Amino acid sequence: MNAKIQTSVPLQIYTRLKPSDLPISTAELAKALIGCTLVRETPEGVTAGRIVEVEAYVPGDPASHAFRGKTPRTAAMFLSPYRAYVYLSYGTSWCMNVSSEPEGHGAGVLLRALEPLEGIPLMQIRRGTHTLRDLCRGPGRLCQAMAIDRSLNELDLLQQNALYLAAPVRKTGRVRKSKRIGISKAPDRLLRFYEAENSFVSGPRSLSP
DNA sequence: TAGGCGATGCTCT
DNA sequence: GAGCATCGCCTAG
Repeated sequence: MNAKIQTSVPLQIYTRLKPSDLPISTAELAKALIGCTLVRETPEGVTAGRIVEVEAYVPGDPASHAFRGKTPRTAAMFLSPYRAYVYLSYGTSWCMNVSSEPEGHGAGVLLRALEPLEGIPLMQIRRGTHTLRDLCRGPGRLCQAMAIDRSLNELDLLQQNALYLAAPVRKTGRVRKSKRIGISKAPDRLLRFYEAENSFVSGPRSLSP
């Protein structure tokens, strides 16, 4: 294997998103995030990927962790917009949301899949696989590949260097919506958004309405 | 490639 | 103690 040398600075210049680039509305933010770049900088190197699949968990949504009110775990969902909400799912996998409503409202956008852009050898080491398609396909895999864990909970995704959102690196394809994956409450709401015909999208494609 | 299934351990009631 | 916004492995087509 001819692994590339990792650097601690991005190989590509990413244009950070500003608050004025993004809507403050959960479903609108979910759509807007498709095609944007998520960048992670660690001492081991930089990893980055295009966001290709998300799910919106809107205020008053029974499927949302915030539905029952603020708890120590879900506090990040109640912060100002564009903060990271990182939680452990099924005791095995970290999952990451972006807070999406004004402070105190409790909502978020779950990142479900990325298309790897940079730091692929590092992602392969973290994931223990060389299969490109499986590096960031699924919310738990995405967090493992990007080294996202609870230490990044409540991080401001527009202000910090460790993890931040950046502008798309290329034109975003058609965005489609469908039912959300793996939930038992409000399963019929069309709040999953993904880039059509992108092979890095997770879940069954038959969920499309 | 798609679908089924069991392991997993944290969170909340 | 029950539920769960998942994953990896296995099998079938």
